[in-house]
Parts: sequence; structure tokens; C-alpha cells
Amino acid sequence: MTTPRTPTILDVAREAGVSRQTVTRALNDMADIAPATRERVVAAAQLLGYRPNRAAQSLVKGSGTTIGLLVESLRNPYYAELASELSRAAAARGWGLILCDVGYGTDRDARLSPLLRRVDALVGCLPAGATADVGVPFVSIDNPDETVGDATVWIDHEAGVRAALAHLVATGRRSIAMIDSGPEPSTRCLAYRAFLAEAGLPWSEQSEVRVEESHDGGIAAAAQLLGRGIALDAVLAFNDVLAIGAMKEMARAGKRVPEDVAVVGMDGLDVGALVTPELTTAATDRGVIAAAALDLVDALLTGDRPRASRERDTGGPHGAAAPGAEAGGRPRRTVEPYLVARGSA
Amino acid sequence: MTTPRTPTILDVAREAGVSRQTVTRALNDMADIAPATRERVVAAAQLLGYRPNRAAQSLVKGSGTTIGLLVESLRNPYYAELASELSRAAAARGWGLILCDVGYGTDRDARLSPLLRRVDALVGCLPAGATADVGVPFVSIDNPDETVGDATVWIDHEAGVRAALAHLVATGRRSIAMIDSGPEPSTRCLAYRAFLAEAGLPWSEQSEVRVEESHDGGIAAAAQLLGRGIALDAVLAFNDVLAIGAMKEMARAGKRVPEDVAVVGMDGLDVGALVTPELTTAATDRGVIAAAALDLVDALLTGDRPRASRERDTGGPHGAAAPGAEAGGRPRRTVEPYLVARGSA
DNA sequence: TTGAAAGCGATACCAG
DNA sequence: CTGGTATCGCTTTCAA
Repeated sequence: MTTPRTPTILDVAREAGVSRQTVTRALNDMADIAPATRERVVAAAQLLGYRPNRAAQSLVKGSGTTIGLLVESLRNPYYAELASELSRAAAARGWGLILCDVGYGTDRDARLSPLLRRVDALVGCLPAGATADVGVPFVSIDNPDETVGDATVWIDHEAGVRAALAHLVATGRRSIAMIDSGPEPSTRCLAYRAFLAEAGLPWSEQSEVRVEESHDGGIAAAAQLLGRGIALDAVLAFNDVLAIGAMKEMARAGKRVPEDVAVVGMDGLDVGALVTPELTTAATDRGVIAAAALDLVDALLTGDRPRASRERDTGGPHGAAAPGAEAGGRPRRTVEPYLVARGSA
Repeated sequence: MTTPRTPTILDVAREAGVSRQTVTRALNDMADIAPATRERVVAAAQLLGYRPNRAAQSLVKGSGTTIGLLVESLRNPYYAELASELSRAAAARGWGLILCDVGYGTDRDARLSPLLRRVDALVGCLPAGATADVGVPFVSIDNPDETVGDATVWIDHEAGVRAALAHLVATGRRSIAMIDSGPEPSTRCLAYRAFLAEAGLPWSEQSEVRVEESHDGGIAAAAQLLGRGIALDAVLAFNDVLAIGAMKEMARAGKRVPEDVAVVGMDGLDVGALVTPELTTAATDRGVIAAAALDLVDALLTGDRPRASRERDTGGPHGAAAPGAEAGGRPRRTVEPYLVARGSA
């Protein structure tokens, strides 16, 4: 009974009959060590099941940057694609990315707390109510509430809506409905109204449906719109998931897409290409979003606080990353949607 | 010029005119501290932009468990759903989950190395070639190569295939093709052959297609099958993504699903419910997979090495987690697929 | 080629 | 209520 607890480098040293520095040399493939010694040390480490303590290593070497990603759910393909890009972008910088699928439940705090103790900054969407100061720099992505976060990746949905509607008009549609999400008219919805007004296209309260942001919501929305008996030759949806739900319901109801009704979504998700017909959409490049988000994190981390004195990130240089900040306010980067025309409109 | 580097607790102590222990008390909301003192310390910390060093905290408190998740790509909905469940399961135990989207590229090692320095164990699918000893306990999930990893979550695809084929036969199908993936016949494919043989159903080399594991692969597969001019009233696909691709191509080719050809996938992805008709599939519960994987990690971490002596995980007890190990070999947990019958078959 | 000593930054246990 | 002191486990000089 010599080592009832987790073996440390000292245990290995003792076992191998060397000093702890020699153990470090052996285990980290450093130079200036006799092969025989190295072998002996490696064997001892193996025997004891030694594994270096990460915290101790980090303490002395600099821990490198680790950020947390907050998403509602990775089952939502929008977040999955975003997470994919962020993971790659983070890896490219040598950063770690801790995933937190906060879910739609009420136990957000429980999900969050284990995260906060582990990250240098947070990226993503913070729960509506939780304007709470999380304690670490927070970069919000496409948050409807502009006041949230220390920096923001802003998506110009107005531009996206205009591109989508311009496409519909150009292809001869005039009675364009909108499937919106959330209790209040969204930015996208307001842009939709503005566009119709400018273009002299018909609008009434009947032109809009407001549903939950999900596939089922899309189904419900289409059912409502079709049931209203209004003129309808095109639908703009708040996002692709809703659009796909709407298409599904239209198919069920015997409406042909795009012959009878054109459908346009927003996001540009992969899944839009899996359905038949393929979805026309105002896409945003999530690679760009991810890069922008990490640039903002970087700015927050290096600028805000004089941090990272001894950190040795492995990812090589990434430039000063023009913060794209606004003079007095919170740093912000803008991303522009672009139209991807496919079969549905 | 007093503090050109990152401020430490000592700087705060000096600034506030107290000892460092008092700073700790103030900043961690501990008892036994005068409100006035606390305020002064908090103000000092604020002023200096102090943020505690995580590594140092971890060193003394015990770092808690952090595991890494390896996936080919989160844009593959299978991995996205798996990651979602693993994230939740990890959070429930108070563990951190670092995401690594290794991608299909060749720079896997570059993607991996930043990860390995941060995790206690790895979960997921390791690149085919990289049987490399990653240096940390590794739990492989549904890996076709059984020799990979220190423990395995095993999915009984044979049972899934039988369930799927039994359903097809029960609904009157007799000419059943298979869309397989990978260079060699998969386990699923072998089970398919065996089932056909047992059931006395026709089979020929023409009954099988082997394609890349992607939506486009599914499209190509269906095109090939339809082009062969063989009898065909049902198709079993290696997974849902392939199945959806196949359905898409069939629709394009004017084949009705399921009237002309029934289609069955495997996995039970959400996306299977978005397409029309909805996909019938041999589903696996990814919540179960995630739980099994974390149980195995736990077993590896606590059993294999006498680790985690002082770790204070926040997630409460999770039982000894019956390892479900095999006597002499690597621990293994098995998950059974079950049939979800929907519109496509 | 190897060993001794000095931190890294924070918490915890005891005194006062 | 507040302050000393001893770790925590490892890497990094600097000598030998």
C-alpha cells in the first residue's frame, strides 16, 4: 500500500528511481535524456497508470483558450451547422469549444453552470430572460435582443427578406404571405411589410401567420394559410425549418410547389437540398458567422482585459482581426444573406 | 505602471488593502466577511479587470471531468443528434463536453491535438486508420472496427436489419434491394443477405449497390438500382441519409414511394419525419447511446486508473453504472434498434 | 545527462 | 471576521 490515490509525477519518479524532472523529460519526449532512463520512466508510468494532471499542466504552461457554445438544441439543423463551423474555426486557432445544448427546458442554469467554470468566453444565443451577467465575455449571434452580450454577430435579415421577395416578384408572384415566428412581428416580418408596401403589393392581417419555430409550426402555418381562402401564390417563411414544414403540409393538401404556391425560406440549411422540391432560400454563410464570432471573442479577450499573458495558443497568427466595432458601443460584425434559388420558388 | 500583466488575486488584495484569502471570500460569496470589506474587494477586482485563473482553480479544487466528442461532421444529422444527447448527458453529470468536428479532410491530427490536451477521455468515432493510441481512454460508438477503443457502445444492426426486412416482407414485398456503404459489405449488408436467404427471397449481386455515405450517394444508388431493370419493390438503406437520397431520386424518376417501391432507412433521424412520405426506419435511441457511452467513460475513468481522487463533480450520483463488460475483454454496451413504421414502407 | 529549487495562482485549514 | 501557511502537480530555469 504505497499509492492509494491518483499517482503523481513524484510517484513515477520514485518508482523509476529518478527525479521528477527526469520524468517530465521522458514523458514529454524532450532531449538530453538517456534512452535507457527514458524507457525505465515510461515503464514506471505505465505500471502506475500515471496520467499527468491537466490542471497542473495548464497552470504552468498557460491554459490556452476554451470557449463555450450555447445552443437551444443541436437537433435544430441551424445550430448543428453553426456548431460545426465554430468547432472547425476554433480548432484552427487551437482553441477548445465546449458544447452546451441548453435545450428548451427550464433547467438552463443547471446546464450553464458546469460550463461557466470551464470557459474563457461564451458564444451563442442566451436565453431570452437571462440577460444575467454570466461573468465571462459573451458574444451573441443573431440575437433578436440587441442589448444582449458584450459583442454581437449581426445578421442583416432585412436584406435577406428583400432578396427573397424581390426574387418572388421577379418570377411573377403577387400574393405573398409570410410565416413568422415569435409572439411579436420579427424584424424579418417588418421588412416583409415594408417591402410589400413599397412594391405596391397587397397585404392584410390575413397575409401573416405567427407560429412556433419548428417543423410542426410550419405545418400548422401552411394549414392556416390554406384554410383562409385568401389569394396566395407565394410564401416567405421566417426560416428554412418552417418553410420545409409548410411545403410538407402543402403537398399533403394537394398544392403543388412551386406551380401553385412558391415557397422561400431563410438560412440556407443543408436540409433544404434534401427535400423535394429543393428549397429556395435567403442563405447566410455560417462559416463567415463562425469566423466573425471568434474574431469578436478574440477582441474581447485580448482587448477588454489585459489577459493571456503567457498563453501559448497553437493555432498560429490570425491578425489583429479588425474588430469592426462601433465607435462607442459594443463591437459588432454584420453578415449579409444571399439568395439561393432552387426548385421551390 | 504597477500591473502590466494579467492581474492575479494578489493584485486585487493589494488594491483592496486586504489579504488574498479575503479576496477569495469576497469573490466566492463565502460567509464570514464584512459587507464593507466585500464591497471594497469587489470594486478592486472590477477596477483591475480581475478574472480568476481557471487552471489554478482547477488545480486546487479538482478539475472535474471533461470529455471530448469526435464526429466526422455535425452537418451529418446523425452526429448532430448524437452530440445533442451527449451534451445533455454530460451536463447532467456536471461534465464538460468538448466538441471536435474532425471533418472528412486529412488534417485530422491538427484537429485532434488541441483536443487531447484538454480532455480526460474521448468518445466517438476514430478515423479508420488512426488506430493510434490517443493517450486517453477512448470509448468508440458504433465503430465498424471492433478493435478500436478501450470500450465500445455496440449497436446491434443485425437486429435492426431483421426488423426492417421483416416489416417489408409482412407488407408483401419480395424484391428487396440494399443500398450499402463502404468498400466492403457492411454488417448490415451481411445481415440482409442472411435474412433473404433464410426467408427464401431472391437475391443477386444486382440487388446491392455500394455508394458513398451521403445524400448524394443515396441519389446515385437509387439511380443505379432503377437503371438495372431488375424487379424491385423495396429498398433497405444503410442509413436514413442514404434512404432520403434514394427517395428523392425515385420521386425524380417518377417512382411512387411506397406504392411502387417501399423504402426503409436505419437510424431514426428527425429528418426522416420532414420528408414526404415520412421515412420508415430501424431507429436507435441516441439518448440511450449517449448514456451508455458516458457510463463506459465513467467506468474507464474510475476503474481503469485510480483517478479522480479529489474531483468534486456537481452532478450527483449516477450509480456504479453496471459496466456491462465482457469478462475478459473490453467493456461493451449494446443498443437495440427498433422499427418505426411511417409512410415510406 | 541528471537533479535541486523556484514558482504558476488559487483554495483550505487553522490561528488569532 | 481576517490573515498566515501549506498544498495542488507540474514545468522551468539553473547547477552540478
